[in-house]
Amino acid sequence: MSHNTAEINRRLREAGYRVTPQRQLILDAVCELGKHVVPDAVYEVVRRKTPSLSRATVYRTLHFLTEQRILAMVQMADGRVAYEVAGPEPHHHLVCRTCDSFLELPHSVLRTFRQRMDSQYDFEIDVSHVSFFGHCTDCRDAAGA
Amino acid sequence: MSHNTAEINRRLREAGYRVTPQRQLILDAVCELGKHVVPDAVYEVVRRKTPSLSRATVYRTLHFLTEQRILAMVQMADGRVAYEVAGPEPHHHLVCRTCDSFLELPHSVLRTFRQRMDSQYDFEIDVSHVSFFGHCTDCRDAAGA
DNA sequence: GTATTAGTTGCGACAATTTGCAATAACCAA
DNA sequence: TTGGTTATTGCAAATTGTCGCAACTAATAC
Repeated sequence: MSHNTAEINRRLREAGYRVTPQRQLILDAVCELGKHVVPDAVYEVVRRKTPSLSRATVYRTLHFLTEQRILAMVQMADGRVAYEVAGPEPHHHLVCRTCDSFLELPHSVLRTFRQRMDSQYDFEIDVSHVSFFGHCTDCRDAAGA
Repeated sequence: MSHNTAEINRRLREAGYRVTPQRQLILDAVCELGKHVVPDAVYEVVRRKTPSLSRATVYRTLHFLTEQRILAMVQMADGRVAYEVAGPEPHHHLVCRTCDSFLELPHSVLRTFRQRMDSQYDFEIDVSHVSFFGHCTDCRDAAGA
């Protein structure tokens, strides 16, 4: 997933935040690393270019970019979190606990469920991202054999 | 939530695992502490009886008992995990990101969703426990005001 | 270009959780 | 009851993530 740098920078500045080299490096790194990028992997990449960039900044920036909806947070099977560039429409994941593979779900599959929670429980589920854990075809077959 | 010690011990031994005093203490502690028990709280309780019992054992045992479906893992809003004794029927949670409150959902609300994932994606979602994050009535009202 | 100022960063300390490994002890068989 | 096997524990060190604070610097105005 790529990103439109100019557009993002404008958005940040408009909201009163700053565009710093660290933020750009970190966003580029997530982009380059693809989907389900863990903080440490980002740190390793940005460190090569800017060894002084600290781990704390990586964590803070990933949180920050997630709040700004530029990144999306993804829960992995082991409970850790990863990040990916947020597309225009949120999507969700079926995460296999055995092989750690991801299946993408379109947002539409959650729509009715979400509406039901809203009307029945008056609770508004975050649309940004949801992970479901379980077992994929291959691992079910393997276990059943 | 209480638990049937004899039955659990039999199950563990049958599966080739051992019933140790540490495991029993930790399970008792989770029971006694109720719902959404964090590792540190368990540690504090078991420590009183057995000061030599280490933190590592608490973490390992909580994982272990979860794998054995004796406990269920519950995700909290801040990303940390808690545990509770697994009932005969799983239940799920709506977790408010603002006030950290929990709403319990009966398993039935996930049933159709689960079946759909199974038939459409050939993916079997874990029934044990699912947390959805979002915002409860009160916090929505507060934010909207 | 220069100064202002408030958002950001880096550092170091800390808290939370995991892991390797040697010692221990639960279970089973005899 | 005793002995052997091996799952489990405790310790200490390594990982992973968070926090407070002083120094820095991006953005803006002059």
